[in-house]
Amino acid sequence: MKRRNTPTKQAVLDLFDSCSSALNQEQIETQLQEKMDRATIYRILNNFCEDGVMHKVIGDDGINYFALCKTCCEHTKHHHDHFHFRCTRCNQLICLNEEIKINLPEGFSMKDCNCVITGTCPDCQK
Amino acid sequence: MKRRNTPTKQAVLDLFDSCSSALNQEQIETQLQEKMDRATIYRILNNFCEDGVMHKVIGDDGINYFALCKTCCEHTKHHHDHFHFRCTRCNQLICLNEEIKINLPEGFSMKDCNCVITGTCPDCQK
DNA sequence: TTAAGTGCAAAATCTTTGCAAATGT
DNA sequence: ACATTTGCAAAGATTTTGCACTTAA
Repeated sequence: MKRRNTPTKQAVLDLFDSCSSALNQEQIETQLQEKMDRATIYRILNNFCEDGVMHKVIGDDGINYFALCKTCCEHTKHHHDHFHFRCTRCNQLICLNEEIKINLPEGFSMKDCNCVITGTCPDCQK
Repeated sequence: MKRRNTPTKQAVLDLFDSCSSALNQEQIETQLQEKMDRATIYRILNNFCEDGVMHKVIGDDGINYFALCKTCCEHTKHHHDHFHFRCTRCNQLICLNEEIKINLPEGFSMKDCNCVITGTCPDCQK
């Protein structure tokens, strides 16, 4: 399926570009200038994930957060095996640079990971 | 609020005792001998979490898994900062012994964590 | 022109809540 | 007795789907 460029998608991308943290559907919907349908946002986000533009993290709050693959991925190789941090006060979810290192027991093979640390972020610490 | 001992709760505990992996609502409901209401199961599980008998892990599939705090916690101190592994074939979620070690950047403070590795488990590897 | 994208409403999932009836202590 | 537990139904919350209409290429 060939993707097309639309103002809607661009608006979503621009929002993520201007924002350092991952965002969930609600955050996107409220931060966008123009009102946009829920279903459309989900479809755009899911397409971006399929295309490798974004990756999805499920928070400890059970909500899906999406983040651009810019800071953590190279052009050639995606690696999403980093920790995420969710501040329970401001509800921001941030991609940490720290890679996940784990020695799996015999017989287990790792394909993916979803690791979220919760606590308070520097801004909310004060 | 004082807890009471009921056959229902005991059945849930027995199920977890006979099972090495974490379980979600659906798995519990189908594995229990006697049919039991969804809401009741959720209430029991949530109470157990409050009481420190179990801990809850949200899987990368967005579903809540519950695990007894026996293998990973001491009587005096709970520590749930270990990795979990979800097999994408058999859908089992297993508590790994490996503790999570992370160097958080300046200003962040950690309260909790929810880390799930996905892949295939030894049984499904064959 | 025509396949891809959008908006709206409805459905699908998983979880929680309200309330009356049943039960443990 | 009486506060806790249970079962049922209904409500909530988040995400997906169906379908007709619009739009990019």
